[in-house]
Amino acid sequence: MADIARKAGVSVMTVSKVVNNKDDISQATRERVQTIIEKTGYRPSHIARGLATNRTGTLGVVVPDNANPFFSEITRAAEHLAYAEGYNIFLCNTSEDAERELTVLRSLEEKRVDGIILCSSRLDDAELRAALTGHPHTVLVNRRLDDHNSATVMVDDIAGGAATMRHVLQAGHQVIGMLAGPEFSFSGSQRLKGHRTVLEDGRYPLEWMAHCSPTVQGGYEVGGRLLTQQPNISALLCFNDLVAVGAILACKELNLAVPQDVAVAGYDDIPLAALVTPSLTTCHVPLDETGHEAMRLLLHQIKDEQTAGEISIIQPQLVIRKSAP
Amino acid sequence: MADIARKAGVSVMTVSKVVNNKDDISQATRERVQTIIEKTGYRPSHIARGLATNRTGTLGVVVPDNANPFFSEITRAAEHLAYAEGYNIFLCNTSEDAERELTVLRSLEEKRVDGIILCSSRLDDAELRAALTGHPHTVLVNRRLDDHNSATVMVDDIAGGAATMRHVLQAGHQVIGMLAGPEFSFSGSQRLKGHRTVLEDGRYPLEWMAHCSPTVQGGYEVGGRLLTQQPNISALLCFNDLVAVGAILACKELNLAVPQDVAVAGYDDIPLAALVTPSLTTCHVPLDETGHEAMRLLLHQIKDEQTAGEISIIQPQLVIRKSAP
DNA sequence: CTGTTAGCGCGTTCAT
DNA sequence: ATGAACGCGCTAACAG
Repeated sequence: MADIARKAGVSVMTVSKVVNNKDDISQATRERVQTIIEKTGYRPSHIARGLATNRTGTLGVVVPDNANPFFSEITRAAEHLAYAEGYNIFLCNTSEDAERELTVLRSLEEKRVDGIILCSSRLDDAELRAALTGHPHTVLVNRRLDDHNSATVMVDDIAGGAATMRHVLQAGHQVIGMLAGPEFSFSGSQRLKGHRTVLEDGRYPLEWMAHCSPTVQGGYEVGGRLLTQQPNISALLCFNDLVAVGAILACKELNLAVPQDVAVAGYDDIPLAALVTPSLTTCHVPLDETGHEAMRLLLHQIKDEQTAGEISIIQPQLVIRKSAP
Repeated sequence: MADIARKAGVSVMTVSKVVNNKDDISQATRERVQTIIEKTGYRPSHIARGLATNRTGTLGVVVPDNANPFFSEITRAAEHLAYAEGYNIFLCNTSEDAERELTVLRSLEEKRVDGIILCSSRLDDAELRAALTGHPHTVLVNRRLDDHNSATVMVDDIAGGAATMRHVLQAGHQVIGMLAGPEFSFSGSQRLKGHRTVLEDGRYPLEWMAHCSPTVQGGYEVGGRLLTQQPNISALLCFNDLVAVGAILACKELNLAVPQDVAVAGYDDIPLAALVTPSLTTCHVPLDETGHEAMRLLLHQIKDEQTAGEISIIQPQLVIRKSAP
């Protein structure tokens, strides 16, 4: 910047004002300085600026796994909005590892990001609270933390779970199995709760329910076992679409036709869902909207210094395809 | 840091040395300072450090679309390695837009990243060259730029294209259609070139080839048209797996059984490929290895100040499944 | 082993 | 409309 100043015959201050579009600069010098800047290929150092202003123009997005379509969609939407507002984002994977989650949160703190979006934190309340102090602005996605000033975006999985259960009940199914995903999953428990709300007696037979890892493999293994043990199951509600795909594979192996013998429903509506055979009836989670909303809340929080713990609920929507008509 | 120094009764310099694990500090003071640091929750400012050292500990990863599994896999592998080495990464989407690509490259420059990985750049040679000056270290993925000191990682799509063509020829197919993807795609042209190398006369009838957008929709529409116009096509080589899925849908609609009437091969081996029906014969591109290799080259370049334009070729591998046995 | 001096590149404040 | 002085939090290079 000193270079520019010298070449333009002005002070660094003047250059700074030109770069930042301050209005107390004469048109003449402004243009002269601009020209030199472009000719030189000068790039103002946002890092020096950050030191001076205490704002870095960077945000952190922390997800379990950015290659999981669930999070990559969210990340994309968030990055898109951030870009429009002139922010850059640090992308951090936790790999479902609490230790690593703590580490990246700390490193983002050291990088002095202006705020973070944290998806599906695996930390317990105390750890999370501790890891978040030091971060001026935070948005939590798919995770509640009471008495904390971070904003929150939640997918209404109770409503989604209710919708899938209602659908299979209306189709006349009586014995409805559930592949409920990981035992510790918050989303999983919400979806189960949703299933229950539409049952007459508010409960379901536990022997029709089984936990499984949230993968094709998990759905295949546990689904096969469940269908063998409870042969009169005629509909299967799955934790997510991958589990549903696994369950369908298991059905094929057991010579059960989907949906004639067993109807299968997924959850999330990842791109894959429409493309498998039979195409998946599933609950569409608007990830795009989720990511956009999270970033919107974060920017709003940064701009207005508003620290109210806003909370935004995203509504999923049942999509009826061929696996459970 | 001044706080810490005061509380510990030492100079800021001593604190700095403790933080940076310098070895000319007595065990006693080191521990005393450490204790205070932990009690205080002090976080060294990497941004101030960056100003002083001219190194930020941050890298940029620029991709067309981080929600595309192709790039999200690469990004994950790159981030994984970067994390292990203590770097944070800025993730930037270009949305296939040259303007935006230029913008993010500039903003990364302003953020003073230590290096960047740029995937599938849409810029022409001159633009790219210009956008890269100012970046101390760069790695290009799936893009050549001659006479430039950036490292390069390329997938050997000629070999991959040859492998798929060889496979269907050996299966006895005579009339082999090609859904070649976007006309301007570098990868696409390489794959076509690969197909050609294993043909006897080194060429293929143009009427069996059609360009299409690299999506399910593209494969479905153009695939349907091609099969209608050239009914004796018995095998279809597709630009990527999504196109292949679209082509399979088109076959179903035309009452052509896959693979009995028409064999279909994809490319990339995205997670979807094994899960559709019939499962896709495709060419596996080791994205994980690609991303890892790109980051390895970048870190190596940073560490050794080595500016040789290293180039690393990743070999894809044919995976035979049911769509083209 | 520890502290002092100087400066990284910029923005804020207040004069001119 | 322009500029000088100062400080942001840290480290490199020495000095003690």
